Amino acid sequence: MHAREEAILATVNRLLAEKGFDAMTVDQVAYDVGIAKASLYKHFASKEDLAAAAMIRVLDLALAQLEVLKARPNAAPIDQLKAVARWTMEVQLAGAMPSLPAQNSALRAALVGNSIYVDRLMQVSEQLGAWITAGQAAGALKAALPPEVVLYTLFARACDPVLGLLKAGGNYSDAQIIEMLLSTCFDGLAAPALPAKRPPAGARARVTVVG
Amino acid sequence: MHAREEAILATVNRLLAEKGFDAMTVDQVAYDVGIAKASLYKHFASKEDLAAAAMIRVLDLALAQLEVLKARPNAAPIDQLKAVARWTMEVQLAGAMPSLPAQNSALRAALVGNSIYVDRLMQVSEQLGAWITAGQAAGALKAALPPEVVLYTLFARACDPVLGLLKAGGNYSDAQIIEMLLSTCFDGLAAPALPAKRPPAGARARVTVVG
DNA sequence: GTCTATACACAGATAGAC
DNA sequence: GTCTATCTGTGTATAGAC
Repeated sequence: MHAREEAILATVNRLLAEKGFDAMTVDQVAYDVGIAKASLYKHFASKEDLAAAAMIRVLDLALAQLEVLKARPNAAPIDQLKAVARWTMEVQLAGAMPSLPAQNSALRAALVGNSIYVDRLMQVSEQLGAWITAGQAAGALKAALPPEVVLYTLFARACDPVLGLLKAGGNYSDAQIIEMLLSTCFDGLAAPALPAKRPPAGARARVTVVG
Repeated sequence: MHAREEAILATVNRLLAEKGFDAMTVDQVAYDVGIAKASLYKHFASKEDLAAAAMIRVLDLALAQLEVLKARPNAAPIDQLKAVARWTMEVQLAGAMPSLPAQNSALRAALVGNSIYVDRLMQVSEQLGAWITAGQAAGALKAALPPEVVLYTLFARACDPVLGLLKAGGNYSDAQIIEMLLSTCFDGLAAPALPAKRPPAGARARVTVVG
């Protein structure tokens, strides 16, 4: 049954985001979904398969989002990348973004051996890579950074623990958190170099990001 | 025996960095150290205690590094922060930086209940916080970012998975990786706004970061 | 396909001799 | 303090009835 599997994957997604692969138990997945553990294994052959299917589902959602963005006629490449980063942060704040598999996790081996997962990941990477090189050619992204560095950075920001820390602190709205992290990701922590010795009076107000 | 405990913590540190808390087993710690598991439990009461001691050790190393940096007479606050970030990246590339505990890990509860850990973390945070606010006052760091956002970002970059991804790719030296990630952290992915319509010819060459 | 019940393996922790 | 051997809980996975 397809709807059942969708419900399972949504639960897996949430638990992966909350606790990570190793700390997530199949028992809890079954309990949260409301079915018996044995029934889970009729749908997915192993815990690794379960997690891989959830990761693939996220990548499919991302690919759908990329199609939406590609339909924007006059968007600059850097704005497409910012829109993607914004979307991944929204997903993470919604508690639906599984963390990247740790360097040496049992999950990693299963994922690299999963051709569907690898294929989806390549599709996402290729679209982002196209925007990255276009953005560099347009002078909007630092041309000195290898595109793969930009790509990895965007993937990593999708799972940035800073979002969770700020949300747990409770001092900012989701929208404020996203604006601040987009700012640090694309513009950095440092203040921009002053173009003249005496900046205009409005220069400082313009960099205010939170409402 | 103090030297023995130091050897244990170094091993725990490495395994925490490689696999994370959940995937690290006490059996492997004992095997790597070369002692029996029961002997480990004579030194540390639990797996959580073991990990907490390793995290405290890293914080102590960081505090020592902060003392070194504070001895520099004419360093600007932002340069102190960059030096700290550089040090944490070097530690991570050396395989000795444990990952931040996942949002809902069993480790997190143990850490927040460990007064020594909390105390050390506060000490580090206070020194970094002083440099952050000073850097903002000096106009070197974006004043629009709340200091805690800068602080969390620096902590997160100490465990940034981008370092591991780039190192695994094998295309860059450790020094190149660090320079690039320092650049993305402090200056962002975007190219700086052009101060004039026609930048000088040397402007592009100046942003080349890797050798 | 869903369930209850169970097999199997392994990890955290301890007992007790030396 | 270190060891071997063991207890105990828990987590993945499966058997077999319905």
